[in-house]
Amino acid sequence: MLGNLNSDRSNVDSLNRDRRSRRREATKAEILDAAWALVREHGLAGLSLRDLAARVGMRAPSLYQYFPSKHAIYDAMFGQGARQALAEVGAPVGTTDAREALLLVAHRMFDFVTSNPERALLLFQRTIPGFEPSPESYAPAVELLDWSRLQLVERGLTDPDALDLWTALLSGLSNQQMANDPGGTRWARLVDRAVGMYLAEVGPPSAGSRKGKR
Amino acid sequence: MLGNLNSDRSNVDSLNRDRRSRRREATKAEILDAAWALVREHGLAGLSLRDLAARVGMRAPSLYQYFPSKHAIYDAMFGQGARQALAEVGAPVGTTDAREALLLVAHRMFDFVTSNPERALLLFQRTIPGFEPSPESYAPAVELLDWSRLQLVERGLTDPDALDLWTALLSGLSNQQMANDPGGTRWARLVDRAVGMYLAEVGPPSAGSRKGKR
DNA sequence: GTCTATATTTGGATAGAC
DNA sequence: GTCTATCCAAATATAGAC
Repeated sequence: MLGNLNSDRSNVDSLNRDRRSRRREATKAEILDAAWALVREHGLAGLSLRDLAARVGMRAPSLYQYFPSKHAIYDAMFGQGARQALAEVGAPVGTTDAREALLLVAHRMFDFVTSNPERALLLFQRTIPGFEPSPESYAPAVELLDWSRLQLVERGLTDPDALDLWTALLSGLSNQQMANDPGGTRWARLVDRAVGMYLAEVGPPSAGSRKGKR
Repeated sequence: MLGNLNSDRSNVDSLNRDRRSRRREATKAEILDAAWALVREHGLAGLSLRDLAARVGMRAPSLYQYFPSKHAIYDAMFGQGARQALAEVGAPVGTTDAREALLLVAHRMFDFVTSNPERALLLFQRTIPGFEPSPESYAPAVELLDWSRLQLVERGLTDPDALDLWTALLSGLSNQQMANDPGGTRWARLVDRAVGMYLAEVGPPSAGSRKGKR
C-alpha cells in the first residue's frame, strides 16, 4: 500500500515535472520568437529586455526565470540561427554535377542571409559589444563550414583556397544585396554568373563532374 | 583719423576671427582623431561623449561647442572616411593595362578596408541606429563609386553588371578578412587570384587593353 | 512564476555660473 | 569656452512581496 502510494506519487510528480518542463521550453521559444521580431524591427543592438518582455506579456524581471542574462538570450538566438543555417543551407544536395550543386548551395546561402539580415549579422559578423557565442551554440556553424568544404571536395575542388574564395564570393554578394539594395534583386541576379565565374577559376576546365568520373 | 582707427580695428578683428576660426577647426580635428581612436578600441557603437571629451581633456558638455550632437560627430567621421577613401583608392592609376590597373585598385580597396575595420563599417554598412550621413558627407563616397565605374569602362569593361560584381567580390574578400582572420593574410593572399578570376569573366578574352586599342 | 519597487549604471543633452 | 550641476531617459539586473 505504502509502496503503491509512493509509486503513484512518484508518477504524478514525474509527469508534472515533464509537463512543466515542456511548458517552460515553450515559453523560452516564445521569448526567442519575440526577440527575433524585435531584432528585425529595431536592429540587433536595439533589443531591450523591457520591450521583449512586453511583447510576450511579461515584465522585464520575469525574463530572468528563463534566461540568466541578456547575453544568454543572444546566445540562444545564435544557436537557433546556426541550426537554421545548417538545416537550410546544409540540406542534402541531390546531384553530382558540380555546377548544379554549387548553384543550389549558393542560392540557399544567399537566400538564408538576405531573408533575415539581422540573423546573418549575428552569425557572421561581430557586432554586439561583449558577446561571444558559447561552444554549443557555435558548433552548428562549424559543422556547416565543414559541410561546405566537403561539398567542394566531393566535386573535385580540392584546392585548399577554394573554400575561402567561395565564402568570400558568397558573403560579398549577399552583403552588397543587404546593404545597398535591401529587398531588391540587384545582386541576387548575379549569383548564377558568379558561380560560373568561380567554377571557371577553381573547377575542372570543362565543368560538370566529368573530372571525378572519367 | 577716425577712418584709420576704424580700419585698424577692422583688421585686428578680422585677424582675430581668422585665428579663432583656425583654432576652432584644429580642436574639431583633435576631437575627431580622438573619436577614431575610441571607435577602434570600443567599436562604433561604443563611442560615448564622456569618454571622448575625457580623451581630449574636456568635459562632455564642452563638445557641444564644436558639434551639435553625437550624430553630427558620426557624420563628420563619415565625411572624413569618405574623403580618405576617395583619396587613397581613387588616386590616379598610371597604367592602361586592365589587369594591372584592377590589381592596383583592388589592393588599395582591400587595404583601405582592412586597415581600419570600424571606418569601413561606418562607411559601407548600416550599423548605427538612427544615423544617416548628410549629403555633403556622402558625396565623396558617390564620387568614388563613379570613379570605379569609370575605371572599368576605360578598360573596356562596359558590362553594366561588371561594377556590381566587382564591388561584391572586393567587399567579400575584405569582409571575410576582417571577420575571420583580423590582422592576418588568409584572404589578402586571394586578391590577385580573385582579380584574375574576375577579368576572365567580364574582361576581353585575352586580357590587357588590346580590345580598346585595336 | 510573476509582480512592484528599486538599485545601479550609463548615456545624451541643457542651464547657467565663471 | 569650459566648467559644475543637473535633467531625463533608458538600460540591465536584483530583492522581496504575493
